[in-house]
Amino acid sequence: MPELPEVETTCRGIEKLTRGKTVDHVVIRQKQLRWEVPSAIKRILPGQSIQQITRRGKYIIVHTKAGHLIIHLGMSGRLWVIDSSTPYQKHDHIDIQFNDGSCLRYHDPRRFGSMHWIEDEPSTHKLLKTLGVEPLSKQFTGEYLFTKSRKRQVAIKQFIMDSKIVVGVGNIYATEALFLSGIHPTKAAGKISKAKYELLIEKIKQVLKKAINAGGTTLKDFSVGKGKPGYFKQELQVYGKQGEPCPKCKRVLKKLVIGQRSTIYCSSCQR
DNA sequence: AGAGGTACCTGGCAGC
DNA sequence: TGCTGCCAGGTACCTC
Repeated sequence: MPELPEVETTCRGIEKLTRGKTVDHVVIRQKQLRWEVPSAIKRILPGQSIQQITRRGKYIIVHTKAGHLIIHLGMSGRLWVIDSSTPYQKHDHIDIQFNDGSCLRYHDPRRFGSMHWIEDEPSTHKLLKTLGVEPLSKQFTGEYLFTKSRKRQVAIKQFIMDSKIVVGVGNIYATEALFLSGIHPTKAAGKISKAKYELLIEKIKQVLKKAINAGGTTLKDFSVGKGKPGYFKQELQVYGKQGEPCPKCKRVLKKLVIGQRSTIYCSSCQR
């Protein structure tokens, strides 16, 4: 579930519900996520108050005076603010309990997510310092992609999913944006014109913004937990629709695998 | 430097 | 009903 729109929605939701609160204690039930969760947070976080929660790419950053907790949701992670008395369920790995009786709970069946602690400026963290531009920022332009892609042989789909180039464009939205732009997903990034890149940028931004708005409405109640994913499903044109007719030309949508990720496209509309 | 493959882990579902 | 195999929203890291 976590593509950028859901991370953004999660980030906004939990910030609203935790900003200014003071941590009482931290419970780690499963420390083995993608990397081991630093047990130091059990010692450091109690007594700290949440200054703000921000996002960089798909990383959620919880800011306190003592330092910053960097959270990634991986493929299946979720964060909820719930009442501390809510019984934990399977895959509820970490609780950050506040002294007002609420709790920030991390749930992640596949455990591809992660938590890191950094005292310094979060942008200096190894995982964050190599990240490319934000897709919804002014720096993300056709010119930028055009320049970065010269002489690159890599498929355009992998290129726009490369976090060193631009962060937060995952499999679903890469697939969708390429369809909307009429670009074949395997086309070499270095062979795409500046004009096509301008169009692609527009479509990536459009599709992300739409999904953020949709996510904002469906997942707004973070205190109840279990926000239903699938809010973006109605909006999707081609993702997950192999074998169905293309929404534009009605020819059958095809599937192929690029960089171990499945990709749906229309061989007629995307060249 | 760039390209390509591997690894981490569990759950859901199709097919038999 | 139960087993097997395949697929899934991510991305760091390794090798060539």
